[in-house]
Amino acid sequence: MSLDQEIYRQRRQKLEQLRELGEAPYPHRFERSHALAAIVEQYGAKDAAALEQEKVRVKIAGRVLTLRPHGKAGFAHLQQDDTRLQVYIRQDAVGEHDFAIWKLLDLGDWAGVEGWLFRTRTGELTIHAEKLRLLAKACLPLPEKWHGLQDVERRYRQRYLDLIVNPESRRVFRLRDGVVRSLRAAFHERGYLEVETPMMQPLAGGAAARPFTTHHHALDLTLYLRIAPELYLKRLVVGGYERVFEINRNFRNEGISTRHNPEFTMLEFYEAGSDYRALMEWSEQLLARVAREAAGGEKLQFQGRELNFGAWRRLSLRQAVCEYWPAAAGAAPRLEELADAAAVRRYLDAYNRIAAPGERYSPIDAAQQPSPGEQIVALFEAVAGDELFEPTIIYDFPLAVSPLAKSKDDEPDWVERFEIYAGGLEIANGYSELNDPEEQARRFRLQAEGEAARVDEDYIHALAYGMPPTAGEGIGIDRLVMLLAGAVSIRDVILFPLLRPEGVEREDQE
RNA sequence: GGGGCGGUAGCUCAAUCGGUAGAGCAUUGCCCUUUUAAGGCAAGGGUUCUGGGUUCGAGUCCCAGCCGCCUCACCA
Repeated sequence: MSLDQEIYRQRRQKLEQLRELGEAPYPHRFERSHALAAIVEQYGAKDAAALEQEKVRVKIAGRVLTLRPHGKAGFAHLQQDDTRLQVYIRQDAVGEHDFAIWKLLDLGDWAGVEGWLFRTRTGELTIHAEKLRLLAKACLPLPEKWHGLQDVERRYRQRYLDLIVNPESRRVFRLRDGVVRSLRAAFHERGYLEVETPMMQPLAGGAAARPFTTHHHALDLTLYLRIAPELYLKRLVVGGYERVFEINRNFRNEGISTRHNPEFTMLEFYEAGSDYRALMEWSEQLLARVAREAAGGEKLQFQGRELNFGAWRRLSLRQAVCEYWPAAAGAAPRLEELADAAAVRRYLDAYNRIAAPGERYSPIDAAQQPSPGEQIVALFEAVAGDELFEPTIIYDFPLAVSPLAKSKDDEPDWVERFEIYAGGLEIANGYSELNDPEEQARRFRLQAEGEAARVDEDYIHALAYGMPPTAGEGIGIDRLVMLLAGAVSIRDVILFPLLRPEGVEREDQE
């Protein structure tokens, strides 16, 4: 018998002993007078004399995280949410019956305690117990109290254990709640309507990513999990909701990495009457606000460096290519050269001469990036993307990679689009929305050329009813939380990241 | 999918050149009425991820597989 099984057996046995004491092993309810946090907040500052005089009575519940028995007395720490509070129990105060329950307690059990507040000799706020109940037994042992749970795989697979013993994990998900809360407040204050659009779509549009496929039996219909909510949200703008936002999951059937989880949370929003310039302004304010409200300030530590959401840089995509051009690849391009296809190709070749797989600069396959626009974007991502640590807005993108964005008035091959980078992560993407149905149809057809992709005719149809000038943006919530929480992996900010299941036969062996 | 690294007691980690698999916490028993990584005495606990191979002998070396981490590729 393994130790785990042995402990399980022993602890079930203790439940039997509890029954013999006349106690229900899993009582139905236990009313509390205070949350532990409320006790610390209200009485944490009172000294021993004041507590002695008031003799505050409390009834609380928590998970037993430490046990220090001392013969006919003992101490325990109970944890509830993010708060730990000490309990002092002695046989002459609780009586033999409740003291027998105390002796049956194990680390991890849920206990209910009634008593009064005092301070110990060492000054710690403590509940002097008068009644004790077992509320739920931990039949399996918790990870070690001092080191916590270190094994990253188990932290993800058994997140509940991680949350019990690693306060840092609880901090991250509380911060995540704060981020979403702050964002919602900001959008509602700005007159936005929160909506929910389909996650199961007959056509997966709004981004260029491989979708997950599923099937509806009654309709005998192939459906796709959405890769973006964009085309539905803009239908709502056509419908007359001038400001809409959605915070929800997108699903992309692609590789997994420290920055990519197959399902991730995206905030997308659209406002009529705006253009990309207005959204750049608002985005800077919005992210600074979220940093203040959810992370305690605009200045944060990320990867050992200061990240300041109050200090923004802005440069065009073409400027970024010139500015971050690696010296080893020769003279950096001049801005005006990037208007010339042959020049762009020369710089791409110059770049590839210093690039090597696995190195800082990895090669760019020109065949996969046939147009000058795609080549410039590939160069940008290769030379600048990872370098953009300070919060930076990169604006003006090639039309070739932006089928849903409106062209610039003075440069038809470029669009009014921007991306936001921080900590080396791409966290947002926004643009002035293309609202000419014929131009949109032309771009869809261009995009679908040679591919099996179908065109979302209903979206074109919707635009034909007239969408006012509109700007829209998407912000990756997981990555934003990473920055604000100082997390190095996206899996540290997602409660249950996707892992390969253990001990399950794989379905499609290749 | 490619490359690199890792998987040892319930947890956190050791194990020298290939030579009897250990420690702390946890667990069990006894003592202990202000401790806090409580303490004291004693005890139990191992398919070293899985399967092969080399060897007198494998946690250690070799091969294959599983799972994870990092990285590259993929990724508007």
